[in-house]
Amino acid sequence: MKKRAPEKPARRGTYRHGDLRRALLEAGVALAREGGPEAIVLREATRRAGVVPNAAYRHFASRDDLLQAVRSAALAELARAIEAELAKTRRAKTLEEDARGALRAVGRAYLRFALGESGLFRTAFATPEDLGLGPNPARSGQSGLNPFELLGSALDKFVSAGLLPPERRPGAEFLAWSAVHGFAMLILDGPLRPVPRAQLDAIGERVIAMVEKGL
Amino acid sequence: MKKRAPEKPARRGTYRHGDLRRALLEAGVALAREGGPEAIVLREATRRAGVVPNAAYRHFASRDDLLQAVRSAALAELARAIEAELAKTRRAKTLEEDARGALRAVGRAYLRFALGESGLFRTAFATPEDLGLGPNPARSGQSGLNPFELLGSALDKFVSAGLLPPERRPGAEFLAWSAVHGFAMLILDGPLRPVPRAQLDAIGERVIAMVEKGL
DNA sequence: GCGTCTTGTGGACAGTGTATACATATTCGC
DNA sequence: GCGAATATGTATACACTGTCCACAAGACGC
Repeated sequence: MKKRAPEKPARRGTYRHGDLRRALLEAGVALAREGGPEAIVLREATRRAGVVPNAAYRHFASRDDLLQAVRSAALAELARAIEAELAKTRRAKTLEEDARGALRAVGRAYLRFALGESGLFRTAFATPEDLGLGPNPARSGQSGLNPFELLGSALDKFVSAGLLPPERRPGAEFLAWSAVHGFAMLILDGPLRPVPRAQLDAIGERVIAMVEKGL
Repeated sequence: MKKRAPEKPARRGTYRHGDLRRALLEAGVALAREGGPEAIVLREATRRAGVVPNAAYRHFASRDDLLQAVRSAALAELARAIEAELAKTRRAKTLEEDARGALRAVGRAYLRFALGESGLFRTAFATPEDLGLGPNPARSGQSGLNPFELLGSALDKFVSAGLLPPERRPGAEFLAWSAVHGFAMLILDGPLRPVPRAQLDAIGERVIAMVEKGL
């Protein structure tokens, strides 16, 4: 027994965790879901993973690094929610109907996610500390699997249906995205808070309609 | 009741500060201007005011309380920026010209403030801890001195000019506000970051145009 | 088998928000 | 006027955070 280290610390089974990185990431996502970006605190994540605080630094360079990983996961979940909504609205007779249906589906899913998973949503758009470093998680990712591109293909249908002049297509994502995103943010950040939920949904529909008409 | 003469600021012997609340508030605003809401740390504010950390608790119930005060100040500054821009665009021949000019002035001032004073802007819309408590700083304030009402009066002109059906006037602030606010947020939070500034301005104009057309 | 690399541990430090107890300047009741 | 009450700032302390460093325990290549 060369062990001079007193094993008084309750050894929690396996020294090696197996996949600590994933465990920390999942803990971070759970925290974000419950309380937004500021709720994701490194020590709590390690606590939930049953590991000592510093162990996190073997997998993430800093708290902000973990934050960014959670951010990407949150964006992916948003994209999945949008895709699911799109999948439910496939049948359409005319090109125009198809295009309008797709855009409205994206908008509705976006707003529903923002309100229903506000913690994750706010995390997905948390201001990063390291500005402009690495690929932008909101716009990268495999094709069709991020909110930006999903919105883009809906707008492509608008062009195909003759509802949007091709010369106005570039940058159109930003217009549509701005309107819906801003609406969500105004709700979450307070300015629209005293407005009751039912009325909120109605205004949301009008926001989407504004986009359709004003693009 | 003798007014304290502020001839010697930060003098060691001056036990009474004079107007510590204002000093803390100003320090908080300065911090927010430099680094956004998360940069406003209570201890640093007291340090700048030349006072011990706990002194802040005689004037603010918590860090979040100070945060909310700074938030109100930031919103007031935004309102002032909008008013200044409006004052520069008073001459218009037709009602329509006047209405469009006002709306565009509000939008432009809003976006310029968001980009130029990003720290204050982000602070103005920081998610509050205490949800739905007290009057909403973004919508209260003396008449005409908050962004919400300034935008509202611009929209009233739209109705007067016959550009917006009266039945669609209620809630129209939310549509316009959402679009411009969302655009600002997408820039500040990263998703639009790789886009160069000049192109950003162009898209901003298109966002405002979308609002005009789609309301 | 052994040496090396990876991953988790233990302990420490500075910095934060905040509570409690204390001290002093200002104000107020008489 | 003057003493007490109150308002305001100080001193000390605590729990909590992110992060650094040295070290140990398992895994792995040879």
